[in-house]
Amino acid sequence: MSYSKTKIAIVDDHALLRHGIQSLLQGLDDIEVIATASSGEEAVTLLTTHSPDIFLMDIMMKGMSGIETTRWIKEQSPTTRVILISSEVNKEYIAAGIKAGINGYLPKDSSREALVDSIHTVMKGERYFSPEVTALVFQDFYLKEKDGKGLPRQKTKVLSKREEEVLAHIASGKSLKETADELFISVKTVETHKQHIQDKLGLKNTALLVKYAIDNKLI
Amino acid sequence: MSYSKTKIAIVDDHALLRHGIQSLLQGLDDIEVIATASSGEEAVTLLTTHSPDIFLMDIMMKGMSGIETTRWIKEQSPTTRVILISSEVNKEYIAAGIKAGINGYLPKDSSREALVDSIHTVMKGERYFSPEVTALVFQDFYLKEKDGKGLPRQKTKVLSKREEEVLAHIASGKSLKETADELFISVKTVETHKQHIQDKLGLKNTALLVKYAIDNKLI
DNA sequence: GAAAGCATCAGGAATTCCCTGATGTTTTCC
DNA sequence: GGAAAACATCAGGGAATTCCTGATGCTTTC
Repeated sequence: MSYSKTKIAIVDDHALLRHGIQSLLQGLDDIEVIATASSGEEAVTLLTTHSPDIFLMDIMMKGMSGIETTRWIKEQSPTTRVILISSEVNKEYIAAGIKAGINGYLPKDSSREALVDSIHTVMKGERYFSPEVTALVFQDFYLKEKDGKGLPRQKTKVLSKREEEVLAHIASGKSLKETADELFISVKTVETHKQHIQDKLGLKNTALLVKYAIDNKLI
Repeated sequence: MSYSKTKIAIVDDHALLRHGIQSLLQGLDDIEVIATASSGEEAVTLLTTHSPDIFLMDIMMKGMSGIETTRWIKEQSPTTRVILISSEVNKEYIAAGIKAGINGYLPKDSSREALVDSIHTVMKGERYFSPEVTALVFQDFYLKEKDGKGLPRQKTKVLSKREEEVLAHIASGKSLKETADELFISVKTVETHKQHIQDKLGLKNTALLVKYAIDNKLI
């Protein structure tokens, strides 16, 4: 029987991880890495030039994030599968990912077996989530149902485009004034954005904000 | 001629990267990955149980950092080689690494060739630094020599004990008030310390101060 | 034993922080 | 398709911090 291998594209801004995953997938008879990209922007191009079956993509990337890129991909080609790779199992990322239409979510500390499993699973049209992710989602589901609509719903924790810009400026050491000038808005608006960011992420002050930005590779 | 392969241990808290590097090193006739560890603590154990020739170790790890672990390893066994892997080419990391006695420094976006090259180089007893790292270090050297003794000497960049305490507090997100209370001094004194720190290190504001603290693993 | 650094504190003006509140637009959801 | 939520923009005002200068006593260093 003649069939073609599953075509994989790997997207990550770290070459070593990119090549590492590629190596892990070598020698398998039904999987083939046909392309790699170092950014979301490149990935979008890859979609038309190589039409992979599955994108294995880091969620945290400079420039377009994995989530944004997924939205792009799904808009252009809803049947293309996307598996996001993340270094942390984070409720908000998972939620944003599901909303963007991902087919799988894989922690970075997964085994080769889990990686291959995830590819096989999403190729069958199913979704793949690691046990940790599943546990987290189910626990969250349980908690939400338990206290129902009585308690105030948790606010969104996904930053808007503008908020991310402001965050990047401030965390890079720009003052509010400098940030305002560079973004052509008033200082007051920058203040508000900064406040919203801190509220959304639960960060008490600038120091913690910078720490967050660094931890999440936003600068 | 009978000779043994170079024994490599890989240390990284991300399994995917760990296995990725391992895959990249497979099939080489003079290199063998004999062990992997997911933390600095494990690496120290590995040293006695497996006595590898070279540690390939991520600089950024939860718990013991790559630098700290290197110090440990070099104390126990000075002939064991250590190559640090970092996602960014950072002056302070490199300096701290050299001080700790690393044999090589490899950016995460290196090619497979560079990886293998680094292993061969350090096994010859030489140090391996990527072109970017070399460029950075030489530029720094040049700048230091250029302005000699004619210009006002750069102020000391060594923080006092107290200043480091204050820095750690502030960079961890403590307010001036909180810091003052915990150190049993007035807010004004904390302000002064903070100012001195910024002056010494040439940091314009809190954001840059936090970045410095994180870059230098002071928190 | 003078000079430099260290640790402590103060005054005061500029800036930032943090809260509330507002308006118009866009997105999302049922 | 219309209500609700999120987004982007701005303002007022009190509190906190930043960023200068300057001061005092104590320790370290050459």
